[in-house]
Amino acid sequence: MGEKDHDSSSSSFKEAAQRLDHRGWNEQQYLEQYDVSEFERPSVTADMLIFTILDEQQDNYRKLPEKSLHLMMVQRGEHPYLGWWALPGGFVAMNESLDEAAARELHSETGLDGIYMEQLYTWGAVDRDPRTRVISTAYMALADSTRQQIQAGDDAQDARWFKLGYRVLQEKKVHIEGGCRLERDMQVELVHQDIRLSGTVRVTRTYRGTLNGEQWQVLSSDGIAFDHVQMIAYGLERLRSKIEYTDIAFNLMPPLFTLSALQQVYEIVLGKELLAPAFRRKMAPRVIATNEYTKDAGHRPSQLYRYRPEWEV
Amino acid sequence: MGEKDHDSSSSSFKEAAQRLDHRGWNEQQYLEQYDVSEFERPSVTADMLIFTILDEQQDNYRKLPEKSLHLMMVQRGEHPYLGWWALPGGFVAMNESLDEAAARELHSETGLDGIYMEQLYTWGAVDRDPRTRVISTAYMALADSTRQQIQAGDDAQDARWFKLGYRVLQEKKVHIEGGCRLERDMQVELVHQDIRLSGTVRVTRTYRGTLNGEQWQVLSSDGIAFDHVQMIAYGLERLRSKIEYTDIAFNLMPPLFTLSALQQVYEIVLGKELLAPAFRRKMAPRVIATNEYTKDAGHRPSQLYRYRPEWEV
DNA sequence: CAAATAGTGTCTATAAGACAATATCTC
DNA sequence: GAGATATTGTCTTATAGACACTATTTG
Repeated sequence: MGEKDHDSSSSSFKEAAQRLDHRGWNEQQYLEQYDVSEFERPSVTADMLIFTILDEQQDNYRKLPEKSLHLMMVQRGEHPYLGWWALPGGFVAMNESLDEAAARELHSETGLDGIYMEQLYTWGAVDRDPRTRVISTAYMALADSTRQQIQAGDDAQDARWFKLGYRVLQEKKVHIEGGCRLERDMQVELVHQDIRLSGTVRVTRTYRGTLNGEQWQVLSSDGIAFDHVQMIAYGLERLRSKIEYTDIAFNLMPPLFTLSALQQVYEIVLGKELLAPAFRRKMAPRVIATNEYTKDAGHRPSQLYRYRPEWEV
Repeated sequence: MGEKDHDSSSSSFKEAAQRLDHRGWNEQQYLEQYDVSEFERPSVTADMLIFTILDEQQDNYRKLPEKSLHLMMVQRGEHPYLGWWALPGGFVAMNESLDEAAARELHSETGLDGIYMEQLYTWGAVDRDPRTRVISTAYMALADSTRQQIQAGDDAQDARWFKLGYRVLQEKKVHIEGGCRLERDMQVELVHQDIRLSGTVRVTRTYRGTLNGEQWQVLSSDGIAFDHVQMIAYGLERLRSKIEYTDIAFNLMPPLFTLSALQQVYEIVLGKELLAPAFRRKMAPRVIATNEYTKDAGHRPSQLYRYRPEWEV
């Protein structure tokens, strides 16, 4: 899961360690006098965006169940943001890597292990957290809803699946000297039963000649703790763009699925309808047909497929 | 440059701050007793990959100057890795954001400001740094070589431009229970005059059904400090993939350039030759022709173009 | 049979790859 | 004219979009 170990067993590294610095110390002497408490340090947390696709209840027996994207949120039992909802996450311990901390959070909230996980972004504004300086690395995990543990998480403590919706509120182009600024406001909405959370994020891209960089900021947040709205918005963007050029979507599918269900997942994430023939053509090399079919569907049954991993090709 | 501010001026946030927690405290009371030194904290650094394209000297007056990708490295004057070369970088201060720290490093090493910068990845293995626990966020910046400051950096203190080469050493597929593991070893080589640094990185992708995640590790490092080899390899991968679907390459170009020079840059980054007609067709909507031409070239002069920013379309 | 989804065929438009051919400069 | 790069034209191939049409199940 992206853990980056380091092997420093190079022959000439030992040589570098024997060299003397400007105080005449070799590396060992330097490390012995190194004062860890010399500088004030920030806290570091790992926060987890856990996405899954869940079915909505459906009254018409003929229609396919509508699916939607869900995100795991945890209600805060402590200050700050007491009672508000936050992404599962916590401080990185000194004896665990960043990835291990993220995996730990994932496991403790959902019971899941070994599912798809990737690092998203590290948020480092000075006053992100009222307690103290906190730098947070956001991760994204994708779970397939049929996993046993997923359902279990639902009635555990304060973790809940929220139905996730988003839309672009406005796009604005501001001309500045030597270029322009593009602002896009994006609204995120989270719903679990009668709990409704929302927030707005502004992404500003500054162009001077070429793109210089982008800046994210929280415009408003209702019930979503810290700057987690922008982590969610950022994660959604990553998911949307990666579903177009990777096989990431199959991590949201059970082992056997219909092509219609797969198309639904693409449509939900991309937020637009796709044409079935083109979709099937594009997916053909990525799936393997089985001899099984859905049944009792109220309409023509559908063939079940499984994923053909890239490495099997 | 990706700074993520937070505005918590929501009406119901004030309400949350007045709520009492399990000890009967409101937020203010909680914050007053919050002990910052309760937990041991890691250090955080921001490290900068600064890429540029530089010309090689050329003896044949008729041929175009060969270009190549260069990366800024700094020689370490302190333990650990004394005398080895590292990416420009340093500890994040308590009163600056992560992005500000990265921009500060960029400026102090090259004198550059306001150029393209993006966050790459955060490296969080436990023993990355022999001094203490250090978590490092890597950034990538792109500079166009004609900038005045770039040349200046070259004779400043211990910062140098290294010509950057890379190649895939081997790709291996290992079958494991329930899936497979794909290992790819990549070699990075840095050359400045008679200084030659190199290192090898292994990227392991584990598949169990679908892709679970990828793991990076340093196999060897000769003259490159810490785990900076893998930061470089990661940055190269990001640059290579983003040049295909964004306009990122124009950040490496001067304001006026020929299509051949632009093509050279694409070829260097992608590590393969491109067909000129297809390349020109694809670039046509992204550039604007000027009335200027190159001259004294020893061959047919070439028309100069400038970038047409996305937002102008 | 109606309702609903599953799945196929095909025409068109657009983009990418390959390569030949022509243009224009300097020494 | 030779050598080098610049630039255009065109044929082929692959892919994506649009839409009509056929197939199969259940109440």
